[in-house]
Amino acid sequence: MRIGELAARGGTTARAVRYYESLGLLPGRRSGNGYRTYDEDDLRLLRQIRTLQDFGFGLEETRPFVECLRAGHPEGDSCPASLAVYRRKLGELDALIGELTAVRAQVADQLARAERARDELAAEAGVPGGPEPECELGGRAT
Amino acid sequence: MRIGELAARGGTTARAVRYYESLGLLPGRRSGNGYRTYDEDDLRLLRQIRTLQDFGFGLEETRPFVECLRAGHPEGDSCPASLAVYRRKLGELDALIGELTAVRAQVADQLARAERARDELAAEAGVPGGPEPECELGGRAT
DNA sequence: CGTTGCCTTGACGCCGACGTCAAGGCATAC
DNA sequence: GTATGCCTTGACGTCGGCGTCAAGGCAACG
Ligand SMILES: [Zn+2]
Ligand SMILES: [Zn+2]
Ligand SMILES: [Zn+2]
Ligand SMILES: [Zn+2]
Repeated sequence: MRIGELAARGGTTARAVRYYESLGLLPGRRSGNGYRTYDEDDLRLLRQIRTLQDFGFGLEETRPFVECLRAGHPEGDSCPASLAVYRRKLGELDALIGELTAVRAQVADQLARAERARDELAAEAGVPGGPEPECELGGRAT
Repeated sequence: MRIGELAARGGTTARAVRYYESLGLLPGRRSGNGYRTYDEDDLRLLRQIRTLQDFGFGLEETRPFVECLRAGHPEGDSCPASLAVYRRKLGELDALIGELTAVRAQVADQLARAERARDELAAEAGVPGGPEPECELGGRAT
């Protein structure tokens, strides 16, 4: 199989495959005419990389999985090094989700506060001598 | 106040301040000697930018808030445009948190499955004729 | 024979938010 | 005077994961 077919079957592009090879994640065997040539094992490697990429793993983080497969082990995550990456990633995900959740709450608070302020201004505007309308409609620039 | 003091009081660097100015987020007033000069209002602008940055907003997303403040409105989020950014961001955060949570679950599944497979191999290894040890300890490369 | 299609290497572009020199000007302190 | 420290513009570097030409080779089809 040549690079185009490998890429298509792996759900990516030839350019990406060459890039993975440049990182040493995929082999660079050549056939007589100089074309890269791949077998089903290589497709497994590529699919392992893609799966992890879809999980948000960086390419370097896929290396233990790839090396595990290349060592002939049954799965890319048969090795302790791969399990360690899983665990580290779980920690990172939890931390990130926690941060994002906290930020979400803060942004929701800000929105609520700003809407409340806006409504109060609108209520005052209902009475004579109330404040001017909102932004874009004019303001007292400094 | 000159750029160094502004940056320090705003919790950032002079380089960042110049960058914000290049985007039109901060003014570029100069004093006689060519130095940039700032007042307390500018510090409010900078702090508004930093706060939103800490929330993960892109600099372009801070523009409505900054323009609102520069228009003399009481808060950066007094304008509908700012509120719209808040709401859009809430949606993005919810989407992102959802994706990350789903990924977290998948990674946890993978980890559990891999650990189970490892333990099964270890159990079989306890009996004679069991499989070889894990990765890095040897494998039948292809 | 030419045309098409896939392949090759090399190299620069992109995104965002700056960091990091380089080379020089201004102002205060000693 | 000069040493120090902050300021100026300009320009290139960073990180990741490729995209996108450019210029040319190999193979099959008609
Ligand atoms: Zn093979
Ligand atoms: Zn292994
Ligand atoms: Zn002002
Ligand atoms: Zn406003």
